Amino acid sequence: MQGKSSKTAQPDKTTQKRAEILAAAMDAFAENGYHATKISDIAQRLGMGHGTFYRYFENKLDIFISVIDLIIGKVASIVESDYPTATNSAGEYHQQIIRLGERIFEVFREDMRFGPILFYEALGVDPALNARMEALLDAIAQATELYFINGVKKGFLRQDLDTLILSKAITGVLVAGVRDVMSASDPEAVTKRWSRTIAGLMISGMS
Amino acid sequence: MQGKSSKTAQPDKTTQKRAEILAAAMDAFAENGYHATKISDIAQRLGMGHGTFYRYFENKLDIFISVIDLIIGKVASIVESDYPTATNSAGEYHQQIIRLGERIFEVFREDMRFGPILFYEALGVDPALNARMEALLDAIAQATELYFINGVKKGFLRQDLDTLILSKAITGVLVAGVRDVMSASDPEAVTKRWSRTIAGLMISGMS
Amino acid sequence: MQGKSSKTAQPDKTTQKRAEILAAAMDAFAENGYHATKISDIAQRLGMGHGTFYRYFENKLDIFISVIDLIIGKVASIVESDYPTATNSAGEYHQQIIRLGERIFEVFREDMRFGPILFYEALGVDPALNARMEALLDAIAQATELYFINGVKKGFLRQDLDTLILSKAITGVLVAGVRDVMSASDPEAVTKRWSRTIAGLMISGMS
Amino acid sequence: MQGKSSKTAQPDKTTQKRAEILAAAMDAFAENGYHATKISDIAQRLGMGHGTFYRYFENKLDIFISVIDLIIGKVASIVESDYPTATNSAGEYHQQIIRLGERIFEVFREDMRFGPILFYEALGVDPALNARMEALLDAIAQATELYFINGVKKGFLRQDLDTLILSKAITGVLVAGVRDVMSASDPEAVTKRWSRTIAGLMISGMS
DNA sequence: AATGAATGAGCGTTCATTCAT
DNA sequence: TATGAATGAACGCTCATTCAT
Repeated sequence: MQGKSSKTAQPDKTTQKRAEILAAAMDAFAENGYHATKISDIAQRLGMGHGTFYRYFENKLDIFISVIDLIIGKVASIVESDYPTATNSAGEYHQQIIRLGERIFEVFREDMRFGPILFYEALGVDPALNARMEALLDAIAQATELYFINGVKKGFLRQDLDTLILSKAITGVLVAGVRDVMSASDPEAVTKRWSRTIAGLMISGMS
Repeated sequence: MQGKSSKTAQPDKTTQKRAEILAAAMDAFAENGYHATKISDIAQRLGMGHGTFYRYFENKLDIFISVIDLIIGKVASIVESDYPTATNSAGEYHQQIIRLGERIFEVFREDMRFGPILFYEALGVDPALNARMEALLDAIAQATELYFINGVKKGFLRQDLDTLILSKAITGVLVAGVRDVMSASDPEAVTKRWSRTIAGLMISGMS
Repeated sequence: MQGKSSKTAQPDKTTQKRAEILAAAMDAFAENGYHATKISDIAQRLGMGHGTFYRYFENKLDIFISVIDLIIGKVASIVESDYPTATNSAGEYHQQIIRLGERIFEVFREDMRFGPILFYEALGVDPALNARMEALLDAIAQATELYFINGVKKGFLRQDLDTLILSKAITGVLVAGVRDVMSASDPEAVTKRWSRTIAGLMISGMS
Repeated sequence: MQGKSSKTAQPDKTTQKRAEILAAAMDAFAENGYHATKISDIAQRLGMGHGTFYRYFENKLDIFISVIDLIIGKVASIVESDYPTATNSAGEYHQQIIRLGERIFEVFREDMRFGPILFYEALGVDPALNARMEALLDAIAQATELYFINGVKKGFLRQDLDTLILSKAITGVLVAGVRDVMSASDPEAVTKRWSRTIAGLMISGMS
């Protein structure tokens, strides 16, 4: 039904090869970092000539940005897909917030390369990438702030909350949590502890 | 008196020169990052030959580690110097915690190079440095935990607090705060907002 | 009738395709020079795959030589087709010489790619090509010398003429003229001035 | 008397090394051409590391331009140093012109690398170099034209001379002569023949 | 016959490090 | 002790050429 109609090689093939290279690059970057990874390393992982790399990516920075964007995209899609819906009880409200955090944790637990790349390798490589990282954190913070603004309106939260700062603070907590979970020997259990702690902190502080 | 005593050299002179080079290196690393900074750049800032560099530091990584250690040391000294003293009232107790945070903020505001170097350039350069960063965060977290353990004992804080996770979470908040303040146009005002927000969050959560 | 006669293929088709590729290559070489022209550039101008190129030409140097040969051939055919015929008057004789020059000018004016390729790109690519260029200039010179030898015999020209050197000198004038005309804003007018100047120089020198 | 006063290495040393490298580069370019010459080839000729090259020249094109400029400079200095002085007889006048030509011949005979580099390798490498070559030829032509203008004024030459075109034509003759002499087995004798032929052509044409 | 994906030789350039002075 | 000239390992990237389809 599809046939070999297209004149230029099937775009599927190209797309798939790009994906393969991207995957190999992620492995390499996660293991050795941006600067210590050579294009030929990536090629070697796939058993292909290193010249082939340049048929699919502009240059080394290009593929690194692609890797970062892929990771950021995954996280961002979680964040963006989870808008604060109307809730009637404080309990329901808190659950929403907790679920958002847990989903973000999940993304990083699902692919253990994400953490190292995003938290160790992405920074200091290129100003544009630094900006992209900031943008991601801002996006998470903004999404979180929506919940807080909503909560203040509904009366679930204190009226004098500095929602902007608070959202950034919570984002910082999330980042710390993800990093901690990544390096834990029993990630699942640690994730639970973080969830509970975050919930407790947000709901009633430490008192 | 001066004569040929040069064999042992004046350790002061050596120490001072090291400090000068370190300072120049900090400027360079803060401005351009680790990989984009050349040894000759550092030497040039001091008007000295770049061969001289190697009389005071082993190699490039050596001085970068020294820079990082210097920064980490400043932060750590703040943290370590501020043991939780006996307090009798919850108010006094909270003030202690807030003051710790403010002092850390101060370190980064006093020297604007610390932030960029620590948060953007220090990572992804060398595994040993990554570990050192983790260690710093751990140290801050551990110090903070002391407060929490103390608070739990004294009865100021909830008995079911997961002090370990909580301390890491608060450390994450601190990091987020420092980063935010560093990039703010009015750092002083923003610092205030962070202080209040952190205090509020810790004392009574968001409710 | 068509059937499986493909083994011998239509030589016409092959010849025509070769010509097309050659034309595209000339454009490319004239615009960007030999080293800056990629095989894929040539293919792209024809909308064909660059692998196809190798079905019609051995390699990059092969087609460049073909281009040069084509140009040289055009010039040489002019030169060779114009043998010094018997002339009875000095006037007729001079006209012959002038006409030869004008025809050569014409070849380069007709196809503006010839000049840049022959005078800027052909040299320094390959020893064999350098030799071919020399051969062309020699051929022109030799043809010209025939006129001079003829003129000496007939008594139109000085008996002590060094016809070999003179023919090379006149060839040099021609080359200079072609280059000058190529870059002139009003080629036609400039051509006229060259014709007159060459004629004057040859007939009576500068006195 | 000079001492080792200068802080940075003697500029003499640097200048000399630059000259050495330039000389080696000239050899290499003359033998193999621009594109076939590798930086490491040049370094190897001097028994030095190829990294050293970059302490003295920006890059490959830089040194090639330097080589070309050196050659052009030699030729240009000949041309510029030889202004048409006041002459009273036509004989004296013609001698001046002939001497100019002979001096140019001499430059290329003195250093046999000049010809191949200037006439074969300099073109088609870089637009800027093409322009420089044109400029050189223009300079020679302009200098020559001064003689002609002077000759016309003094009445030695025809009043209707197209001095501009004529100067370019004579420059073309010179170039052809230099090329011919370069490849001759007995350059000295051939040079003589060219001198006489050029003189004859200019004085009385071929008649 | 036509294609274009794959290849890898090849080269320019950088810069941390050494060491003779 | 200070210097900076010299070094060469290292790597990103290009593109002519091949060949399976």
